[in-house]
Amino acid sequence: MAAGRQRTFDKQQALEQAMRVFWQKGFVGASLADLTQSMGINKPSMYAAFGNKEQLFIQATENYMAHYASGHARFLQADDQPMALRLKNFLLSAVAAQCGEHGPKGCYLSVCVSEAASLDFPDQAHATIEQMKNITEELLVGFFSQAQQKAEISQSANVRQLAAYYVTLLHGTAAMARAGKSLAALEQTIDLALQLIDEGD
Amino acid sequence: MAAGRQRTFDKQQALEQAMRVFWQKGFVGASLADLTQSMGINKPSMYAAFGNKEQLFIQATENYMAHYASGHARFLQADDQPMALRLKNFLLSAVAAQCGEHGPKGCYLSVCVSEAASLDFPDQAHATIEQMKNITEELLVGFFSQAQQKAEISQSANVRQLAAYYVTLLHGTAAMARAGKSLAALEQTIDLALQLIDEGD
DNA sequence: GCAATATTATACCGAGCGGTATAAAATTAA
DNA sequence: TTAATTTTATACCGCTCGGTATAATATTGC
Repeated sequence: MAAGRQRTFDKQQALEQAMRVFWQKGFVGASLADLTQSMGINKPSMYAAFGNKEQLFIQATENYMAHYASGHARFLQADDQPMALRLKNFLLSAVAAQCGEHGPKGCYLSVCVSEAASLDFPDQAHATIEQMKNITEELLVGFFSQAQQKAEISQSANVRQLAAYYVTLLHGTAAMARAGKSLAALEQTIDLALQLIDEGD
Repeated sequence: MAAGRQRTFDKQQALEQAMRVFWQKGFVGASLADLTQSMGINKPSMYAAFGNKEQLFIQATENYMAHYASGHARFLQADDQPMALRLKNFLLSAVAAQCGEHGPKGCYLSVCVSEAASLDFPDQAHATIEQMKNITEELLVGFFSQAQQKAEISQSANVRQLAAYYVTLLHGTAAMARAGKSLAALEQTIDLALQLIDEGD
């Protein structure tokens, strides 16, 4: 076993708290005092465990993707259900999360993408956001392509266009959730948007 | 005429530049150095003309609403055109602006609403954002109500729900525009979203 | 010209920022 | 027990933040 005093905090638990602070306040808005206080540690411990603020942000972002964002995808893969229902459950799961089910209101990635566009954003952090911001659209492209192969949607449908449409909608609901809209209201918006699949070509 | 040295800069022009900085960087991200440099003045001149950073932000926000956001509404009021076309032109005008036609990419209000949710946002600035964030939805409620009276849409349609849907969509396109999506791609998303009106009940 | 007034530019203030030096405390290997 | 090692806590660093005191510069009414 490694010599030396052993750390008295759980690294994963501290990362989770840092993620929540970034989620609420963004990268620039989250000060080291905010972060370390929520993490329950002091600054040297943070620097020893995570490197610096930017590296902490990158790891918090990866933690968000791995433990929060990716959880909704399983609804798309429920092969026993009709395609429209799978899509609906995916969207509703995402919107419920945006309304604060398991974290701050809004979407972590939406907040960061908006902030990362404002230049003077650190390079590696910017690259991390750049890498992750397209994942959901690609996920939906795959979903609609598969549905098209199974003839669940029209052969003439533009799958990328459909994917872009629902990703855009989710960024919209994230903004509305952050602004305080209720989950019930956003679910109605989702229902409306699903008419494109139920009734469209 | 008031005695004393007269100011050597145009107040409206300086406000316009401040608005662009807040648009790009948000309230916390925009430093006084950023602001005064873009405005072409120094700090005491800014404080004499606008009060402080928060008051400058409030006036910049009002300037945005008066000279940028409100410009799209005229497309809704073109009474000689069919309702679907008026809505389409409104949405396309807004999306073109989001793609950087006359300012930074994204929507000034979307950025601020996201930031204002993060607490420790100054009180008066928060109240200003709170007051403005519902204006577009109310505008669209009026638009759809009028269309319903003229029997341009179904009597059973939920007007507020429709308005909320298109506002949500616009917040979504704003996020996508800020993330770098092209105007052409976003126009396709708008076309898709307009099927709700062309084909729906 | 002469006060009075308003704007300009410079230089500065306390506070908070991200980050770190230092030394005490705790743990392991020997 | 001792030496080596790692984490802890405190105190501090240089820098930038929002905001301002001060004094020079214009401009007005008289």
